[in-house]
Formats: sequence, C-alpha cells, structure tokens
Amino acid sequence: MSLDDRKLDVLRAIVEDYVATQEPVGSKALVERHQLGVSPATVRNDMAVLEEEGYIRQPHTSAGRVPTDRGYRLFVDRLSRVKPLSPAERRAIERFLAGALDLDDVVHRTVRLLAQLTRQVAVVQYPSLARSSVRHLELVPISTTRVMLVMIADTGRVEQRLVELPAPVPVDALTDLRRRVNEKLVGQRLSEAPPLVQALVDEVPPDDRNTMVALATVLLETLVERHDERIALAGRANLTRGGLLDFQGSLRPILEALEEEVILLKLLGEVDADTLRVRIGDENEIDNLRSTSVVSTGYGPGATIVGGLGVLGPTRMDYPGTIATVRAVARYVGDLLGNN
Amino acid sequence: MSLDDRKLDVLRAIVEDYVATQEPVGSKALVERHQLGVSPATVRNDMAVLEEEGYIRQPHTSAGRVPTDRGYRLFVDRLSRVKPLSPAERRAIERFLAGALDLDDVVHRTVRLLAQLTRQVAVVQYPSLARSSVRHLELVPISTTRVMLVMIADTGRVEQRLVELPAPVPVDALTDLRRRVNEKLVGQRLSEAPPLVQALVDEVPPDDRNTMVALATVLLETLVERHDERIALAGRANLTRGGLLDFQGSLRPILEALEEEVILLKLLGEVDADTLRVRIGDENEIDNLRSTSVVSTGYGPGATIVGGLGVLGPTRMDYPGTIATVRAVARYVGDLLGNN
DNA sequence: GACTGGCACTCGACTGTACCGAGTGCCAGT
DNA sequence: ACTGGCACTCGGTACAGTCGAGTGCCAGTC
Repeated sequence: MSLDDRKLDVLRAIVEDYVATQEPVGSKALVERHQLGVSPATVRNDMAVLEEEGYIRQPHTSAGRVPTDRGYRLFVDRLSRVKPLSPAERRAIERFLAGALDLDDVVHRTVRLLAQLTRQVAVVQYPSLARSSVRHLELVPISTTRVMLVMIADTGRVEQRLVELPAPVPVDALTDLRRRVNEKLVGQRLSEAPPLVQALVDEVPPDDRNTMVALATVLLETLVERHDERIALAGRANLTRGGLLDFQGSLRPILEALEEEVILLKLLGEVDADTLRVRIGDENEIDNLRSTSVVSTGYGPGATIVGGLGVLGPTRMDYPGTIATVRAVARYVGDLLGNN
Repeated sequence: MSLDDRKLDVLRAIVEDYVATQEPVGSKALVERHQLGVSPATVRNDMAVLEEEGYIRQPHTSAGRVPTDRGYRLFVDRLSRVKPLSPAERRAIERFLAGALDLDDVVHRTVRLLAQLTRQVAVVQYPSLARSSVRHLELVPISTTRVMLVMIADTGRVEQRLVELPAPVPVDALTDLRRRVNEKLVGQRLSEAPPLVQALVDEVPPDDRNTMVALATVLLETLVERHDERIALAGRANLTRGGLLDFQGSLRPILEALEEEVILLKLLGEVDADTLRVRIGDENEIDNLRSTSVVSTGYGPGATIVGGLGVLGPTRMDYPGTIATVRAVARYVGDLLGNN
C-alpha cells in the first residue's frame, strides 16, 4: 500500500522534531508544533500505520516514536526540502578556502571547514594520483647513473623518485628522453598512462632503450602501483555531542573504523559519478559504522573527479543541511583545484 | 615529615592495585594481596598519613583510596621498578619496524606499534627538518636561468625547490657553487645552517655573487622558515577503554586537543635532552589534557634528536610498562633512522 | 612506641514500593 | 474519515530500608 500525503507529512514532522530534540516524539507534541490540521488521535492512527510499514518505531511501549533507518531513507529521498546555504555561509566557505597556500593546505582547510559547518566528523581524500593528470615531468641528473624523476600533477601534487640507471647516460640523451616523456604524457590522466609508457619504451632509439626501461619501471611504480591514497580527518570530537545517546552507547567501534585508512578510502572510494551519496545506518557496508550515517560525494575540477569527501555522524542528523553543505564545499574545492 | 619505607610500600601497593582494578582500594584488600606483614588497622593508619600528605584520596567517605596526581608522581619518581620488556616484545618491535619501506612508513608503523603495545593513544612527530642534518645538496640546471635545488636530509626526507636565477649561469660556475655549498653544509644541522649560508654568500667570487644570493634566499626559505612539522596519531579508540571512568566522563576535550596539531607539537616539542618525560594529570600545561598523563621522549639517530614521540592515556596508567615501551620504541626508531 | 583487634559509624550501592505522567490503542460517536 | 474519551502501559523519580565495604578511633598487647 502507498502512504497518503498526510502520513508522509507526519513522518517528516517526526524526523524533523526528533533530529531537533533528540527525544521520541508523541502525537500530542506533533500536532502542537506542526500545522497538521488534525487531532492527536488521527495522528496516532497514522503513526500506527507508519510503524507497521517500518518507518518509525517505539523505543519502549509507552514512549513516542523514533524514525528507523528506513524512515530516514524515505525522508531523504522524498520528503526533505532542499535547504539552500545562506549567503553568509557561502561567503565563509569561499573566503576560508581562498586563503589556501598549497595542496596540503587546501585539503586541511576543507576538512576543518566541513567539520565546523556540519558539526560532524569530516573526511577528505587527497586528490588521487590515478584520477589526476600529468602537468610536467622532470628528469634531474644526480650523478651519471642516477636520475631523480619528478612528477607534478595538475592538482598540484608533486611526487619524486630516485632512478638507478643501468649505465651512465650522457646529458644529451637525457634531454631527449625528457622531451619524449613529456610529449607523450603531459595532459594525460594517470590512470591511462601505463600503455603510453609502454609505447614510449618501444619508440626510443635502441641506444637509450635500457635507460628508458629503468625509467618506465619507476614511472609505472610511482604513478600506478603506489596506491598511497591519503586521507584527512577532522571533527572527531563532534562524535561526543548528544551525550551517548547516539551510537548506542559506545564510540569505540567508530573511532576504530576512523583509524583505518583502508576503511575510509572504501567509504569515499565508491563515488562513481558526480552524484552525492547518503548511506544511512544499516546501509553501511562497514559493520562498525552501522549506527552512523555517511554523506559523501566526489570532487574535482569541472566534471572530473579526483577524490571524495564527506561527513559522518549519527543517523539522527540534519540531512538537508548536511547534504547542502557537503555539496557546496565539494563544488568550491573542485573549482579551486581547477583554477590553480 | 618524611614517609617511612612501609608507607611508601603501601602507596606503591595502592597504585598498582588501582591501576589493575580501576577500583578504590581498601586496607583489607591490600594486606590480602600484598605481603605487607602488618594488619589492616596499621595500613589504615598509614593511609591516613598518606592522605594528609596529599598522595591519595577518598572518592567518598566510606570508600577505598585512590592515588592523586601527586601520588602517581611519587610512584613514578621513586617507587616504580623498571619493567624490562620481554624478549618477545623486543623482537616484535624490531620485526615490525624493520619492514618499513620509507620515512612515511617508518612513522606510520611506529605510531601504530606504540598504540598497540601500550594500548593508549600514540603520537609520533615526523623527523623535523630543523633538527636533522644535510646529507646532500644538488643543484640541477633546468634551463639557463632556472635551477632546481634538491636537499636530502639524513633522515631520508627530500625537499626540492625551483630557483629563478637573476642571470644565466654557465655550467662550470654552477659546478663550483655546488661544491662550495656541499662543502659548507653537508653534515650540518639545519638549525645551524643560516649563518653558514650567510658565510657562503660572502665567500663566493663577485661574479657569482648574485646567483649565490638567489640560491641562499631559497635555501633559507626551504630549510628554516618552513615549519611544516607533521604529526601522526593512532589508537584514539583506546580512550574508550575503561568505560567513562577515566577522564571524568567526557572525551570531548581530549579529542579536541588531539585534533590540534599545534597542541600536539607543543606536547612533543619540549623534549630538551634525551630524557624521557612524564607529565601526570594537572602537570600538563594544556587544560584539556589535565585529566590525562603523557609519556614522551625524543628520538633520533645516536644522541641527536630529530623528533618526539609518546603516548597519552588516563592518569591511571601502567607507568613502568608504558615508560619501558616508549623508551624502547624510541631507541629502535632512532637506530633505524641512523642506518638507512 | 609500634602494632593490633574490636567496635561504632558512614555512606554508596542496591532493592522494593509507590506514584506520576506521557503516550498509546481502541471504540463509540459525530 | 475524523475525533473525544478512556483504560492501559511503562519508564522515570522519589523514598525507605537493607547490606556491606571501608573507615577512624581506642584500649590493649608485645
């Protein structure tokens, strides 16, 4: 059966009240605080139906109702009105991010900003190498058989690696290699680099072949195999807001999960498209986080995505506000990365 | 007045029991679990004196005694026996750290290891540039007016910067400069570099003076002004052990403090000499941490100190064990940095 | 003088009872 | 289809009583 409009109104009212007060909400309080135009008794009947359908539940027999994960899901999907950010907030975001000096600083500021605005735990993934593209490659001779390979990504990330050459290489040859490598790779996504690197090896004159092989090996290592995805976190202290009511009493599993970089990457890694994703309670695949909700999205210059960011908090969170903030911050960071 | 030996024994017994059970300890339980050779009544008299002197206190009138910060302090300074690590632990440390690939990995492994062994929050400062010394400096011509300055520190950290030269510089001159710079700086602590860099400028032949000035500027910037001290943390979930009894009920201030890099640096930064430092409860200068104890020490190759590390936990912690572990880990990491 | 056994006392923790009130489900009435 | 009314449930709080761990003190002993 489908729920009629008033029942949906009731559900929305319950979610909003519960999020605001953190207390089970009863029929009487509901009609007082919202213009539902009906009596408590009617609301009670609606509630009975909502409970039967699994959208709300009673903590104990004679208490008010509390939304279930399923209730929040319905709320997020169909009931919540978009809550646009105030101009003041937009300005705050812009101003705060604009002051960033380098990539590290951008990420740090972003994660702190997110934590502060949403008052929850914020997670930001550093722009991943695999998803960004090459801005410049440099080959720096350290000695006759050693070259330092420096790669600068369009996101501002710099990686360097030392390459041991099989034999001494004259400076001219190195210059030639540098030109070839740059011609081939600059502007390319790193994820698409491997075949190009392979092609490079084949194109190089036989004399330099061995040198190129050594370079290519390190290049591939640096660019692809190194899955050194980094993560920045902030706002863990926000988990303690709302006493111990949220998270069914123990922060332990959550703090543990937040220490595992692999878990966090998984959390953010699944941003396929540009779409924002909300995972509510049990919908989370990670057991330790089944009492939390995660709002995450990808970010990057223009339409490309170079990383993920998001926030984590109690299932009892202000979804419209959080979603709006996450989306806005992601957009600003993306723009910022595009402009530098 | 000074406390006689038995009173000190009583204090030690109280600390040990309280740390183990987390419950106020009474006179009867004490004589049962320790060979004090006297009756509960006598112990009670001793306790009364200890309480008067401020080493222990009663949570409420008819409860057992609990050590005060002052009591722990006396325990740490004079009563605790060194608790040597088991060979198994030593081997575990060695094996775990030996597998590290690069500097990042060393720091990560160290902090996790510390958290795991002490079951507390571990903090490790990355080897600070200011405290390490120069292993090698390289000047790499990128174009006629551009040089890349690469500095490798003895801790394995690599920094590079691009230098714009005021005028084209012939390769020979650059070779000469490279020799001079290396002769002057290799082996020197970075913190002592500035005057040496200044001296370099004065010694250089007039023709190269301007080039050297440009180099020196960037050098100083890179080596000194950048106070990019980084910190790694692990084991935050350990704060939730022991229910909410420790930390007087709220993790909030502690989690907040742990998010402030500045605070953590201050915590570790004050390692003057090679000595290990224990700050108990109120002895901490940071207000948010007055309900915790911090055990910290410096680490580095040989006698030099390149950074700090330590753990943070409830004042009710196993001091002998923690101290032994922190000291051992610091030594292993120091050795590791010396060998690579 | 130092230690001990004994005793009265304190007070937190726990138990049981009673009561209040918010909230419910249901039903008869409009 | 909605509403008012009513009986019922049950968590929370307040209060009293009991239990027991632990104390401080004092008189007695070695």
